[in-house]
Amino acid sequence: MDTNLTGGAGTYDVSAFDRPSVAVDVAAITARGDRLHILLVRRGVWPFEGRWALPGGFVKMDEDLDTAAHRELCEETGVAGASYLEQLYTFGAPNRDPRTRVISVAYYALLPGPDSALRREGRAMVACEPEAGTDAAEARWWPVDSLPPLAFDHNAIVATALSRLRAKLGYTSVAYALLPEEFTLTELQRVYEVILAQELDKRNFRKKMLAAGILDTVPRQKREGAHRPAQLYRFTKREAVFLDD
Amino acid sequence: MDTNLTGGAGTYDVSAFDRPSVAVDVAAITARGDRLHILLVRRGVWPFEGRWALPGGFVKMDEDLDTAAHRELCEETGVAGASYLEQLYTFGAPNRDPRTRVISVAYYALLPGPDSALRREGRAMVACEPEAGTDAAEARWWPVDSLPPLAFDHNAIVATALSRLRAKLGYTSVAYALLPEEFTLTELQRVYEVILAQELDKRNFRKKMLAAGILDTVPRQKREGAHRPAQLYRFTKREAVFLDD
DNA sequence: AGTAGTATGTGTGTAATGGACACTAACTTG
DNA sequence: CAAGTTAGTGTCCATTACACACATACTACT
Repeated sequence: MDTNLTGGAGTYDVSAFDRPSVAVDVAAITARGDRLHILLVRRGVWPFEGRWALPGGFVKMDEDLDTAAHRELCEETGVAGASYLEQLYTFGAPNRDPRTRVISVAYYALLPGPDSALRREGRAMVACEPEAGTDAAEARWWPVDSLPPLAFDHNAIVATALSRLRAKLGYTSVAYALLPEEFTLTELQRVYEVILAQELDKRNFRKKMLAAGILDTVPRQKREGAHRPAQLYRFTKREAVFLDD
Repeated sequence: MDTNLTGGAGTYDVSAFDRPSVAVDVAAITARGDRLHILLVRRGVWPFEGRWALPGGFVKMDEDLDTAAHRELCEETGVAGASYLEQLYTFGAPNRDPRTRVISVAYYALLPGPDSALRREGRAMVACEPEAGTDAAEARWWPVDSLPPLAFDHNAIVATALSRLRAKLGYTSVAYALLPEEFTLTELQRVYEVILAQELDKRNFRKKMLAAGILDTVPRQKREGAHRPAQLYRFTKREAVFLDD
C-alpha cells in the first residue's frame, strides 16, 4: 500500500502519524406515551463502567459510516430497521475518551413507537424492543427528560440530536419515521407535541398538515374506545421531504 | 495505555483493529465581485496529482477538529483568521481515497471579500490572499459556478457547503462573516444576492434587515463614485445569531 | 456654474399566512 | 337511551411577505 497520504496536496508518511480511533454512536429516538425516549445501553467495562451510554462502536475498515451506525445499533441493542438514520455531528475533542483519542461520528435514528399499528398487526414487524446485545450488559429506553448522567460526552450528543430533530420537524416530514404506516391525525399531532414539548391547536394543526400535501387518506378508520372512530392517513412518501413546495 | 476500547459497552483489543486515517477538509468561501468563490489548492502528488482539491490534511493526535481545520487552511493556503468556521459533514465512504481508508471531517469557512474595508483601512488585517503553503503547489480562489473537477469527493463537499450556507443565510446572521466590519446596506444585499443567486427587492430587503435588529448604524458614510454617499452599518454581534427573536 | 450620470434611500397597498377560538358528530358502555 | 369520550370542522383578526416608482445627494464633465 502506498503510504503517501494527505487530504490536501502534500506528502506525508503514514507511519509518522498515530491514528485516532473512529467510532459511531447512535441516539435512537422514539415517542412512547407522551414523552420522547432514547435507547441506552449500560456499560460493562472501564471507563464509565456501570454508566449508561449511547450504543456505538468502532467503524470497520471497509464499512460505510451509515452502515456502521445501523450495525452498532443492532448489535448492541437488538433494534433493527430504524426508519430514519441521519448523521448528526462528529465529536472529536482530544480527551472525550479517557483511553485514547477516539473520534465519534454521531448519528440519530428514529423509530416508530411501541403502539405502532405495524406491531399490533404483526406484519412487517420492526424490532423495537431492546435486548442486550453481545457487547452491552443491558439495554433500555429512557425518557429524555430524566436521563441519567451518561458516559463520555453522550449527554451532549443527545442534546444535539434532540435539537436537530426539533428543527427538522419544522421544515420536513421526518415525523413519518416515528409513526406506524397508518395513523390518525391525533396521533400525528401527539408526535409533534411530544417533540416540541408544547400543546398545539387541533384545528390549525390539521389544516396545516392537510394543506402540506404530504398525507394520503386511507379508506379505513381506527375504532378504539367509546368514541367516534378516526380517519386513518399515511404519508405520501416514507421519506423526509421538504415542506412548502 | 489501556487498549480496551469501545464506544459502547463491550470489550475490544485495539490491536485487533486497523484504524482509518482521519482528515479535515475545508471549503473556504468568499464573495468577490458578483460570484461566490472557493479556495482550492493544486495537488502535487498522487493520487489526483495536478488536480485541484480543498485544503485539508490529517488531524493530529491531541488536536481538536476545529483547530485542525484552522491549521490546515492556514498551512496550505496562507489564509488565516476565517471569520466563521463550522463543521459540515463527515465523509467516510470506504473508497473515497484510493490510498487507504480516510475519513474526512469536512468544514466550511467564510471570509470577507477582498474589497473589505478592513483591508483597505489596513488595520486588523486578515490574510485573505492565498499563497501556496508548505504542502500545496498552488492556491487560488475559484468561482463556484465554474469549478474544475476536483480530487476525491471534494465536489460533493463543496455542494454540501453551498447548500448549508444558503440555508443558514435564511435564519441566522452568518452574512457578517462575508463582510468587513463596516458595510453599506447595498453591499449586504449583494452578499445575499450572490449566495442565493437571485435578485432581491431593495426596499423589502432593507426593511427586513433593519427590522431584524442585528445591525447598528455607524455615524459615518461611505463616499465612493459619483453618487450619493451610503450610510455605513455594522452587525451588532460578530457571530451567527438566530433571527426572529 | 450648470447639467448629466449614478447609486442611495424611502412608503403604500395587497395577498398570504399564522394563530386564536367553540361547538357538533359518532361511536361505546352501562 | 343517557353519559362519556374523542373526532372533526370554519371564521375572524393580526402579522407577514411581496410587488412596485420616484426623489435625493453626490461626482465629473463641459
